[in-house]
Amino acid sequence: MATNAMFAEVAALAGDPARAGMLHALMDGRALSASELARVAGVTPQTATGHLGRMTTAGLLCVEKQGRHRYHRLATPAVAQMIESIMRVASGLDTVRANLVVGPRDAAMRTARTCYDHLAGRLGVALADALVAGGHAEITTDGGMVTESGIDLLDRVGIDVAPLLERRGKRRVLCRPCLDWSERRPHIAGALGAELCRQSFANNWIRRTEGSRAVAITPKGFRIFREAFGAKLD
Amino acid sequence: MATNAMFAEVAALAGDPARAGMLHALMDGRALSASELARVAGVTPQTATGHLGRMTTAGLLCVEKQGRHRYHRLATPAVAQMIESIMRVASGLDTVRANLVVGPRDAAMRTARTCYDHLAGRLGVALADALVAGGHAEITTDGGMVTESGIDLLDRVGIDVAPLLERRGKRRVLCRPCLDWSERRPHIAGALGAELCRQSFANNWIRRTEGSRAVAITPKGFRIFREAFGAKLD
DNA sequence: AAACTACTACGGTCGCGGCCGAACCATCGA
DNA sequence: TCGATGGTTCGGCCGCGACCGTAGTAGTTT
Repeated sequence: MATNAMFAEVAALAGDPARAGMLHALMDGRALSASELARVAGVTPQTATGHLGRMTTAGLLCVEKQGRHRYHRLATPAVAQMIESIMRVASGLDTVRANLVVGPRDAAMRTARTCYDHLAGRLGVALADALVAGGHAEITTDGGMVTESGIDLLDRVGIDVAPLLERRGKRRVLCRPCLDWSERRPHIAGALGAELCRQSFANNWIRRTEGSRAVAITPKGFRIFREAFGAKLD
Repeated sequence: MATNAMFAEVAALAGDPARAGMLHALMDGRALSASELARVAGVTPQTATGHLGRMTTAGLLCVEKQGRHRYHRLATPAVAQMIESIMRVASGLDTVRANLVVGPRDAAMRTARTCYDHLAGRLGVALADALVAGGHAEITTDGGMVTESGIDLLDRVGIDVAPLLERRGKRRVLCRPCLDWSERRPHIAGALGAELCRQSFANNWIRRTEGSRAVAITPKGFRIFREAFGAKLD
């Protein structure tokens, strides 16, 4: 069974502290340079290069050259999901629910940040809560879906769900729960989560903060999230 | 960020070939003894003990003493999902789709087996295909759901979906796609998958084969799967 | 052209951890 | 009480791999 060796290989790659740090840093879906990743991992660039090379050949990462920079990012959404699932087990949610203060200590990060291709942090959780509370979506541990009223709501704020539905070939299953790191609560990932994030950037509801996964909510976004979505933002 | 260390710890545990073999063996959801696990991992009992102890304290496994035997099994469904997601990345489905002959070489295993708490192998895939083809269910990479006609169908064969719906508090999202190892195709896991498996055992549609994850399809089950579900079994 | 930066390749050190042999504990059957 | 079996603990061996220093290669700037 050759797959067993491959399995161990992949898991072992994620099992080194330095590489784990890099993978975490890449969870916002952006591509980072080798030296940035070296810094977050706390190793020298030459060590980082070795790690990045191994993860790339294993199919965890992919690179794009741009001038004298080489940007690395997660190769596929499957990799991001794998990291999520490992985080879920590592957080020990199902066993000892320790009330530790964990997650990004940066306040901005706690408020709102990107998680691979969707929104996380208090904003992500608040949006998920609001959609569920308003009957616009339903979320279980296995998956989630958008209701008719949810489709209407998204349509009103300028997010057309139809192309997502088309592309999926099916009808209404659009979202995937993703356990938030700091809040320990599920938020909305999947096709809907990605589109929601994309549109939020496009409509200037949120803005990237330089050099961080954290995002800032603009006044306009604040209003939209609160009034249209009914999200409880403090 | 203490969680980074925990993440690496968990991933590293899964990243050792011997432990990976044990985890795979436990994917059928049953509890196995230490010596059985030592055998599948290809190590001596004392080495296995060390591995099992580490995985248990890390929350990956849990043990139940029974006389002089100590049975080990996956601690939570989250662990099983983590293993699945790692397998998915390791199989490299998204990158190089190598046409290797992989998976359990045992013919019985290929035909039908349990995967943590649901059905896998050709039977699992065939059932998933049949449900989708008949318009009884819809499956995407993010999740799946049962349609009204699917609920009717399940009801006819004696599987009451209502309690699952109740327990979930929501309406129709019941199944989770799980990539099959040998077939490289999604099949039905999640709440529905577990219940389907449970009922198949209860109704004697399938039977465990001694000392293996493989299950045998009974004549009665053969008829039910073919006629009621419309599954294409050879 | 040289100077500078981002990144990579190579060689050597060193410590962690997987592995087994041997001895030790616990449970079951007489 | 005594062996037999399943399981664990201890101690020591050994190899893999993470790490960095040094040196080398592309690309950018002046």
